[in-house]
Amino acid sequence: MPVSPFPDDAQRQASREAKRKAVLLAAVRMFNARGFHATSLDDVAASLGISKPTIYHYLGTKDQVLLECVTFGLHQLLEAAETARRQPGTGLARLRTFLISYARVNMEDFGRCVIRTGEEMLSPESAERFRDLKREIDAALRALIREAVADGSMVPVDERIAAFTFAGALNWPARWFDPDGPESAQATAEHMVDLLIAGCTPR
Amino acid sequence: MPVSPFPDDAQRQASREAKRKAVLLAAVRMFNARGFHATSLDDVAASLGISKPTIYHYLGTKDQVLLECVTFGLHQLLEAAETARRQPGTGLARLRTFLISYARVNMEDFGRCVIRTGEEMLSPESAERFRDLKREIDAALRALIREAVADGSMVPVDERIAAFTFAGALNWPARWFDPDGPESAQATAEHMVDLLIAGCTPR
DNA sequence: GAGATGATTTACTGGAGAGTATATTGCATT
DNA sequence: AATGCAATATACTCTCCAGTAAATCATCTC
Repeated sequence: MPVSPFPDDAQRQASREAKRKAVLLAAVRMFNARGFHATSLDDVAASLGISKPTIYHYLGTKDQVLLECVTFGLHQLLEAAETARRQPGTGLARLRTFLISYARVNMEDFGRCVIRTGEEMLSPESAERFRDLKREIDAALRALIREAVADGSMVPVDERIAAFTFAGALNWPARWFDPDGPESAQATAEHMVDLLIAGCTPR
Repeated sequence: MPVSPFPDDAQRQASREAKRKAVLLAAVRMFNARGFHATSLDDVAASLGISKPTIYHYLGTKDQVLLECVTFGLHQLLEAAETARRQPGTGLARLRTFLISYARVNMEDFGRCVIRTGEEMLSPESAERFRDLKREIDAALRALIREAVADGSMVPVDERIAAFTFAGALNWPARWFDPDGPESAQATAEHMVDLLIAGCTPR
C-alpha cells in the first residue's frame, strides 16, 4: 500500500508526532549519557542533523524538554502499576509483577532519566509536576504492598519503609545496569525482586 | 588555659585545616540543597562571608572541591566497612553492622553528596578517582556478603546482585530521608536493613 | 497567483559564572 | 628596615549556551 506523496491531515499530524518523539528520544539518550547540564540543545539538534530552533518549535525550552522526558518515564511506571493491579493472583504476586516492570522501566531510556533527574534541575513549576507524578507512583506502590499484607500473602511490614526500600533498590539499576552485562534485563529484574521479597513470604 | 595571640606553627596549621574544612562543609551543604550546577562558588563564598579566590586558595577549582567532598564521604564508608569487618559475631551480623552504618552515612552531608554526584559532573581524572573509590566500597560489601554465606549465617545468594540491591536500597535515603521525619536516622537504617536481610537468614 | 500557515535556518543577544591577574595587608625571619 | 610568604580582596576576562528575531522556503487554500 503505497503512501501518497501528498499527505492528508492525519498523516501530517502523525509526522509531526514522529518528529517530536524523535527529538525527545535523542534528548533523553544524550541526557543519560552525558548528563543534563553537560548536554546543550545545540548538541541534541546536531545529533539529529537539525538546528536548535527546530527543537524549540517541537518541544519548547530545555526545561520543557526534560519535563517531557521524565513525564513519559513516569507514565510508563504508572501504566505498569495499573497493569499489575488488574492481574489475577495473590497480592504478593501482583506486587512482584509490578516490581519487575518497575525495575525494567528503570533500565530503559526514559526510566533512567527519571532516576537521574533531580528536582533542582527543573524550574519550580516543572519540579512540582515532577514531584506530583512521583507521589502517584509511590502511592500505587504502597497500595500494592498494603493489599498484599491485607490478603495475607505478605508478612506485615511498615508500608513506608518497605516502599522506599523496594523503590530504592530497583531505582539503582538506572545507574549501573548494562544491557551487555552478564544477565538480561528481565533476568536481572526478577533476580533482584526475588531477593527483595524473599523475606516477605509468611512462615 | 589562655591561648597566646601569637600562634605557633601547629596552631597555624590547625587553623588552616579548620578553614579548609569549613569551606568544604559549606560547599557540600549547598551542593546537596540546591544541586552542584545550581551552586556557584560565589554563592558558597558568600555564605561564609568570604570571596571566591579564598576558596581557590584553600581548595582549588570547583571540580577539586567536589572531588574532596565525595572522597570524604567515601572514606567514611570505607571506615565503616573496616570497623564492621573487625566486629565479633557471625558473618551476617557483621554485614548487618556495615549496612546500618552505610545507610547512616548516606543520610549525612558527605554521604548524600556521594550519592547525588554523577560521574559526568567531574572532570575525567576526578571521575576516575571517584569510580576507583566506589569500586573499593563495592568490593568490601561483596566480601562481607561472601563471608556471611561462607560461614553459613546467610543463605547463598548471587554476590553481585545482592550487593547492588542492598546498596541501591540504602543509597536512596540520600534523596528522601528527613531528619525531622517520623523516625530517627538510626531507627530508619535498622528498619530498612532488617527488611533487606529478612530473607537471608537460613531456614 | 496572493496571501496564510508551517517548517526550518542563520545569526544574534544576554547573562551567568568559572577561573585569574593584580593589589593589599600583615606577620615572620633575617 | 628589607624581604618574603600567607591570606584575602577587587575587578576583570572569556567562554558557553539558553533563548529569540528575522529571514527563507515550501506548501496548502481561496
